[in-house]
Amino acid sequence: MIDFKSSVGELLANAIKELDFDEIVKNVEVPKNTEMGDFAFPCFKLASIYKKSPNMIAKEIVEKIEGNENFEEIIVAGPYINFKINKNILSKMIIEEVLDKKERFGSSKTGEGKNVIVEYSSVNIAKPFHMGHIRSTMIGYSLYKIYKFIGYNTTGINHLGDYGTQFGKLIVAYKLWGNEKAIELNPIPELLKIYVKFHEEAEKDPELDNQARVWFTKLEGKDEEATKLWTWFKKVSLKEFERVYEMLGVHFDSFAGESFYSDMMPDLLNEMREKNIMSDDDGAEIVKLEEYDMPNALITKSDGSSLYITRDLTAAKYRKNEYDFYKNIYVVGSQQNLHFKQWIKIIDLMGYDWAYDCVHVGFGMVALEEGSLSTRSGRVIFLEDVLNKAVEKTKDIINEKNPDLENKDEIARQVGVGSVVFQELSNNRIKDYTFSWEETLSFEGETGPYVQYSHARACSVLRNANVKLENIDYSLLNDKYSFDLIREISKFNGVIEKAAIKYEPSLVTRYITHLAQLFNRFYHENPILVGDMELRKSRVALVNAFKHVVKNGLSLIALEAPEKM
RNA sequence: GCGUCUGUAGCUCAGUGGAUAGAGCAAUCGCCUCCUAAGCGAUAGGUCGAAGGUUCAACUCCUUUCAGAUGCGCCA
Repeated sequence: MIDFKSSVGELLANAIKELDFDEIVKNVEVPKNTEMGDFAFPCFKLASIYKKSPNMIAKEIVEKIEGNENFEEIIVAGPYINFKINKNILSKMIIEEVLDKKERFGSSKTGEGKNVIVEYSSVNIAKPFHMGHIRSTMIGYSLYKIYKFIGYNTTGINHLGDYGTQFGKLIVAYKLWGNEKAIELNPIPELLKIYVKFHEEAEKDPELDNQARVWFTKLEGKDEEATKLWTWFKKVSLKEFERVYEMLGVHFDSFAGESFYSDMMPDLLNEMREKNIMSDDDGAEIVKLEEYDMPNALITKSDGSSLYITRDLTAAKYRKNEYDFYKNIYVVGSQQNLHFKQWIKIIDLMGYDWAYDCVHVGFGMVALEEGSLSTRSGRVIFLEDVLNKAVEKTKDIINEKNPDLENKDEIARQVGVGSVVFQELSNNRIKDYTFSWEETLSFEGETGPYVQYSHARACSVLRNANVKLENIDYSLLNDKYSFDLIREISKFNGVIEKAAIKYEPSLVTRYITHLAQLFNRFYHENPILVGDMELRKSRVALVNAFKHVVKNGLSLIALEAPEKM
């Protein structure tokens, strides 16, 4: 494997005595326009050293560069020195590597021997799985796959919202108005219905809230009836969620939710007291954080009961002991920025050096055109409805364009669900966005179906190719369209590593979109199944390489790659 | 009030301190006797929210400011 960037650095280091290799490589950049070259070295910084114009310096350096076979051209363009890669060397190296590694192309051993935890989805029991939940679910699952692909030992955790006073409310509501059969039949809507009714009635009769507290206390005390109901609510809810997870193709290694940690919380609180980081405040306990430019954190209420923040502290410590993580990643909305900053600081104050291995990966909000999502105001869109609608529309398109396609239902699922997931992972996660049916159900341009279609097209060509891929003449791929595609393929691993470092699956999404664009241009400009068998072989090899890369990329954002559509 | 994030083409968004700020959608005009037209090409569309500053060079860094989102002790 040749590292062309280092090669540029070496050539320059020999010609420039004033800068060392590392400094030179740091300044080597990739021109925006590939016409200009594959690498560029700007000479502005040398101007003050040499007391000459950057243009002059560039010219003089180029004269001193000896050149090697890795570059077919090294040219001066004003203050820049541009390097053009030897196309034959790169083409041979990359295509052979892809065809050899196939589904492992792009993977690496970066994370070998290191454990990473990703917490994502974390839905609430007995509440609807709505459009807002897709963000954590898919960003998290994609990061899970990305980290795995580059060699980390990765654990995916669904930190279920399965504990707290709301279950006391639910038990009271069920005992008053619940209908077992209706709930078995249609769990989430029925549970939601009695939960909403509870809130309405509790406004008139505050005694209900007291009862709810009593029942939650019973649940904490392992009361038989309370536990039985709670277990049942959890079971029927999970069954519903499983259906959505299956559609999305999302996997978890653990469903340890809030209840899992409840027994460990008292020990943690005692540890905090012993370490003297908590102070009393009107009967409540707080950790003062003013000196770290944060508001104080409330840890226990004045009635002694614990709060949300304790579960995160407890879970983090448990996970460190259990998994000895290198990184502990939380995919949770940006509204909770302060919350994470606070508890991570508290872990630090407790003296644990792994505090900052806990990473909050935030993301923007999903809103509707009518306003922010709100179950109470009826501004909810169920994720399952969105997925089903996308699948239906895909089926219509298939019936129109490719009515003889086998396995239509499964492919409609892969493409329909894929379009929703792809859109979700297209933009930088930090951005808020407004859900729109029109955009979600659009299958043209930068969309999941577009990328999947490109893959299916490549597969179709390969089915008809009828050549053996051996003794390939890579010099036949020197045209602009072929080589643009090859160069892009060579960047795959770098994109994945960067996506992992920045916790940003959208980098992969955008990469495969661009890759598909380059493929479609290549496909349009270059007939592949030509009579000239040497030319045909080389182009088929490239199509084959593209197919593997785009499939691997789709897999990293949890999309399938149907061979026909 | 204090904090964090966002602001780039009509819309949705990319953009490592460096060369002419890029895609998709929408609009207009082309391309299926040819490997899947869920495709490809062309045209048009920009004071990078605003004002200062740092720098040889700023959409990118700093300050101020405007707009929107979000958060700031007994919810999760």
